[in-house]
Amino acid sequence: MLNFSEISIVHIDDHLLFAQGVYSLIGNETFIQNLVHAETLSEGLELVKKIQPELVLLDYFLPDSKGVESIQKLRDIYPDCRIILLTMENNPEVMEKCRREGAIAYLPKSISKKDLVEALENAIQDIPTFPQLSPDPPLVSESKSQLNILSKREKQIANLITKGYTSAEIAEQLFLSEFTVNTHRRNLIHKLGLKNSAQLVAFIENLKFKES
Amino acid sequence: MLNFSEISIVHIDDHLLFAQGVYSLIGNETFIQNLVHAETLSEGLELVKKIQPELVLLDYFLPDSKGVESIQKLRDIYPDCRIILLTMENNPEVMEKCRREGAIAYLPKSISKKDLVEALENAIQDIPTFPQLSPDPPLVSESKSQLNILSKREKQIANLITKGYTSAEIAEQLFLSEFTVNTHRRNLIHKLGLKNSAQLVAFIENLKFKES
DNA sequence: CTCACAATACCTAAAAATTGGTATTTTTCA
DNA sequence: TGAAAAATACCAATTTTTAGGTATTGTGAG
Repeated sequence: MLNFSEISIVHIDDHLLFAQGVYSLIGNETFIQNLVHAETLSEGLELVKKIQPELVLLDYFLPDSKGVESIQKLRDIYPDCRIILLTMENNPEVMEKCRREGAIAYLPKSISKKDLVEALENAIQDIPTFPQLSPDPPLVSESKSQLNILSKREKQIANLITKGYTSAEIAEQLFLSEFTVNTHRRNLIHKLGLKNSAQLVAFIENLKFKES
Repeated sequence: MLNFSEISIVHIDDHLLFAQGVYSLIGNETFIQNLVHAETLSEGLELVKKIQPELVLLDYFLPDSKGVESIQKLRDIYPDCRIILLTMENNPEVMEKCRREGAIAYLPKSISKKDLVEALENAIQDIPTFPQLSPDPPLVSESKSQLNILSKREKQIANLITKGYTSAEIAEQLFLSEFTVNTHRRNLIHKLGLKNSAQLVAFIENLKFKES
């Protein structure tokens, strides 16, 4: 059995039900003294400043902050806390980025209670947890003939644009420079003979239906 | 207080932690007799066949099945169960699709415990729950009702945005001030719960397809 | 009649997209 | 092994969109 004093945890996640679920699952663990929840990063930052928790559980996308920025901001105000990502993004590149920013663990929300508790216990002892992830399947299948003039990367970026991500957000997700994403964006519009991103989205959406 | 006999629920979701969270949140509700969990659709189908539950809680994306296919397969083996989507996809188009396939509710995972229990209670009484849509939805032409929250002018401008016109161009065509067009653009995005014009275009294009 | 909503318009600041370049590295394949 | 294509990255200037407001006028339903 492990022997460490009781700890405090701040959980920052805008998915209320998930947060409540986490709370009722691990809230009773003996080593946890205090588990508080915040919906936004700014809310979370205040809690962290006040409580100075040993652990922070952090969702990757938050309404007021995204991705590694959240890690940096947490580090800025309280460098001693161990940051555990707890997120839907099962992207190895994203995970790698988080590791570089100093997170101590990166856990998919599909984790079991047992593994979660284990990762928490490890984190307290400064043992990192970075599982092997299988990357997401490509969002655009190769069969969409009209898209075949586009490269793989271009298709990927076209889809993210369609979902409403900005170039900066896409760059972050794909671990690219924003310049690169904008170059791809330009090439996409040009290759398809379109005028702007609105037409690009309309074009892609139409293809999805025609071939479904 | 509602008065219905105790019910069985099958929850199909590959996010274990979330499932466990749901279980510990609502497992003690008096009206729930039995709450069992499956990680995959095929596993879930067997449970449904065996248990014949009143409710099925269903994640939209599963390792062995995705989206509306899961709904269809559930219907195939046990048409009487009420299917409640419980998913990260807070996408109006996806929700619409699920409603058409006969789901009785579509709940984001960010839902609170209170709202979840409410939706479950409603579902048992065959009252659907589709957030951000009209409370008692007509069974015909729902897609129109989604556009009906928009005013005439807003629809008109939404269509022009979809065609790739800029605000300035739209203003010129409609003899409006560019300020006005931008105000409409803002209201459109806000009314439909979207993030930006790219999502607006995707939304409108989807609706067009559904009506054809 | 009045109250809510639609439609219009204005302002500013900031963020994002677009345009028009260039240029290096990496990958693919003939 | 070369050449082509793809992917990456950078710079600067401009346009467009987004976000925070406010405010006036018209219009239809209760």
